[in-house]
Amino acid sequence: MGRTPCCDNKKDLKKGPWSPEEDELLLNYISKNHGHGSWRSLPKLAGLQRCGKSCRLRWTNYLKPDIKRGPFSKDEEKLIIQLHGMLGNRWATIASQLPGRTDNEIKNLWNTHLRKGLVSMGIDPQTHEPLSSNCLSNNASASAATRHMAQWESARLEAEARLSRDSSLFSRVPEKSECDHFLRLWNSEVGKSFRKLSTSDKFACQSPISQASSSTKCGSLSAVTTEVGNLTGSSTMAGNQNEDLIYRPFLVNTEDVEYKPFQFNTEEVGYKPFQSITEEVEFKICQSNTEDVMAGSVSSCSNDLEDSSDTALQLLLDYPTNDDMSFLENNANDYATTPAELTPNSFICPL
DNA sequence: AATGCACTCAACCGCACATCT
DNA sequence: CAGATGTGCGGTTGAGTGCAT
Repeated sequence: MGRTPCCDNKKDLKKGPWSPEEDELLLNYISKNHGHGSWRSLPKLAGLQRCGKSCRLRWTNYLKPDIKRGPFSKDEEKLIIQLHGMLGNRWATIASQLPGRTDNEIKNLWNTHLRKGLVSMGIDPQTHEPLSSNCLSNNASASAATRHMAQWESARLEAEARLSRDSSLFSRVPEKSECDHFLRLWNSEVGKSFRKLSTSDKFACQSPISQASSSTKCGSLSAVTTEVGNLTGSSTMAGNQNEDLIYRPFLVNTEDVEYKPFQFNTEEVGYKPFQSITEEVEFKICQSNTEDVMAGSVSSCSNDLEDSSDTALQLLLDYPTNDDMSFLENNANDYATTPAELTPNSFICPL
């Protein structure tokens, strides 16, 4: 469609850095009017020689009272890397998970610090895969979105595995309060973004799973995970020819889920266990519907599901057990961990 | 002290999507 | 329904700053 930029033909508008006076004018206007209203008309009403776009940017990136200034903490940096691994350059979505931080700030941090850090570790900052890896070239055709999706699914599945391990080892009953983190994440911008990705991504449409489950209302996840563990490794999802593979990440109407805590041999829990686990996983999924995902009340889910979600979040947000993020300390040379140990799987799946 | 270079980050630009008319 | 308008997003730029030579 296209449209003319809001301030192209207004040559008298000021550009460049904002003066304290301009900041004050903008702040005063917004506080007096309990909001910015229409950005286009704001400059005139506020007495600013700026275009509305410039005002909005100044407000959202600098003047908004809830903006957290100052350097990023280690935890924030870790979270950004993890989220970038799953979401790619969706700065706004990433920013939504870091209260007080703006997308611009995060983007700058990424471009100036984090990306270089990953490169110095031999990790491709776009794919989060080792730069020199053979599988990288094999997977060259796989979209970043596919990899991100695979990481999500991998994390979720490993969370389930961990849940199962934990429950069988410790019979731990989770606190209610710690159950819904993943659901919150899922219902947040991150999950929303991912759902968009999973429904729009070509891979998702072409995958045997989605084809199968789009034509079948009910399916079993028992085979779901078989290849997922390899997704970030040497195989691609699109290349999976396993007819039994049913891959429909997250496309579950929780109200219709009958979730049985799966049981498996805990000795098999490790890095490989998905093939083993999944043979014993049983849950029945009816009426997969992307838009309905997690839309149902959380309370309708069993505790097991919630616990799984909690664990998934932990896996998503936990760092490798060695927690070796020394490049954040500005010295990549001190980095002892080899790139191979720092594949996305190890980032999100510290089993 | 002067110069050059690298780095940071605020701001701009163009595009895409949502909403309005 | 089509076009206009508003807004958000991601990529890029360039002024300011600090450090090395």
